[in-house]
Amino acid sequence: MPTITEEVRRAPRRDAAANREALLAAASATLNEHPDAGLEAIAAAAGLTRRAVYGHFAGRDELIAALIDSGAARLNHIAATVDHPHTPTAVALLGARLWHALEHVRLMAAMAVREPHVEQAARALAPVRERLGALVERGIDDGTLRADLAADTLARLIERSAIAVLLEASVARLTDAEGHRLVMLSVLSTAGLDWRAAGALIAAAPELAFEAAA
Amino acid sequence: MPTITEEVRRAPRRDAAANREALLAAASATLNEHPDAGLEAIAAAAGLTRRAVYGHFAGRDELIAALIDSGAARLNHIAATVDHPHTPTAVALLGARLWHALEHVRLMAAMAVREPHVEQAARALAPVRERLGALVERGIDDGTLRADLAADTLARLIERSAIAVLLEASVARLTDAEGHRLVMLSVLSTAGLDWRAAGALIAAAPELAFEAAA
DNA sequence: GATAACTTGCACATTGGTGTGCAAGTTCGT
DNA sequence: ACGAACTTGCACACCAATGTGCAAGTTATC
Repeated sequence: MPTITEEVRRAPRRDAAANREALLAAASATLNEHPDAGLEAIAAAAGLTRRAVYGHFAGRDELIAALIDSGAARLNHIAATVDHPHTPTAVALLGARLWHALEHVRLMAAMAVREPHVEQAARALAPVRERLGALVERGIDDGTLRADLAADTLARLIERSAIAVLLEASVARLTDAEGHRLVMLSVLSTAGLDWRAAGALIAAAPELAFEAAA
Repeated sequence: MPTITEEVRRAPRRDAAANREALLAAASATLNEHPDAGLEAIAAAAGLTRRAVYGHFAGRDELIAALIDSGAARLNHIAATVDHPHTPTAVALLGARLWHALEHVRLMAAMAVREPHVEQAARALAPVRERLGALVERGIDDGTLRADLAADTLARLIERSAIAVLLEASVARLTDAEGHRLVMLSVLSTAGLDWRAAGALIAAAPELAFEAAA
């Protein structure tokens, strides 16, 4: 008859490995709402006791470190598998794919600013940044992206622009279709396109249609 | 022979009102670097003891509340005094003026996400948001801003875009002139302009020249 | 130069989270 | 059904920060 905190009424135990995953998932969900949530809250959300967390992770920091690594892996995989000969389309596609990983992006964005994890998050996300950097460089070279900014500057701007829209979209409670479109539009705008051109590009490219990324 | 923590060697006391201001200034500077800095650090940066803080503010929260109000006042004043018949120019000008209040923007951006102050920051910044909202609405109506997004959505996007660039610019340690230009370019891009058009607009409008905002 | 205002330097209580130890359960695997 | 693995439920120790109380200093001001 466990009496942890509340919301513990289903099967109290499973396999250990499963519990580790449950902790990571619970941490992701909990920290997305309260970035400073304590271990107590995270453990409870996973259906475990705070004490049990120490059976899987050395402590809070290690839990979050694992979380960052797993989140970054998702985003890095997305960046690695996105490509298109037309650079603006590729960039828009990257933004669109990130929309479908909204939870992860939000978490990474939050952790990348929380003091104990800034450096680790930066290291873990290096692959995405490199991929975007390469894309941007190519786009500037072939004249499909704006030429008035240095490649690395433009890359960071596009990244920030995407994150900003992602965050705003989740605050404004947009539908998936709206968010999907909004991220692409914003990223293309930052990339230098006129708004009509951006809309036309999205309308014309079947890869950018909403269901395409599901 | 005081032995507080360190960096206390100048005149240990002044007027009380002046110390209150010193505390606010120190809090602004300190929290800009470490958003979770303690009262100890803030007081020390102001040349005071933590104990003395309670002579001016009821506690940490009240100090930060005062800080938010004063920062918001600066930004609201900027927004209120910016105007131009050509809407894109007005929006770019707003961005440019914000560049010169970078410290304040950064602080507000940080506090607007820290849990105990989210709501207050939102309330304090309502005037800026209303001003930008009005500008955007006008721009959509007269056809100078993009017409593919709802006015309020576009306004929030432009706001986020400006903040994102402001933060990135201070990370990348840009010069004043570079940051000034970058913010305008980014804001105009989000507003829907082609990058060449944005550059041309900035080059053509004397109000947007770097020294103009000094 | 006296006085009120302000600050210092303790000491102390409080809070909230982290990390450990250990005995007693519960469940998984075989 | 047995043992190993895992979890629970305490009990602590610990830490960093906040907020107070009070006596003793220092400074602006009249």
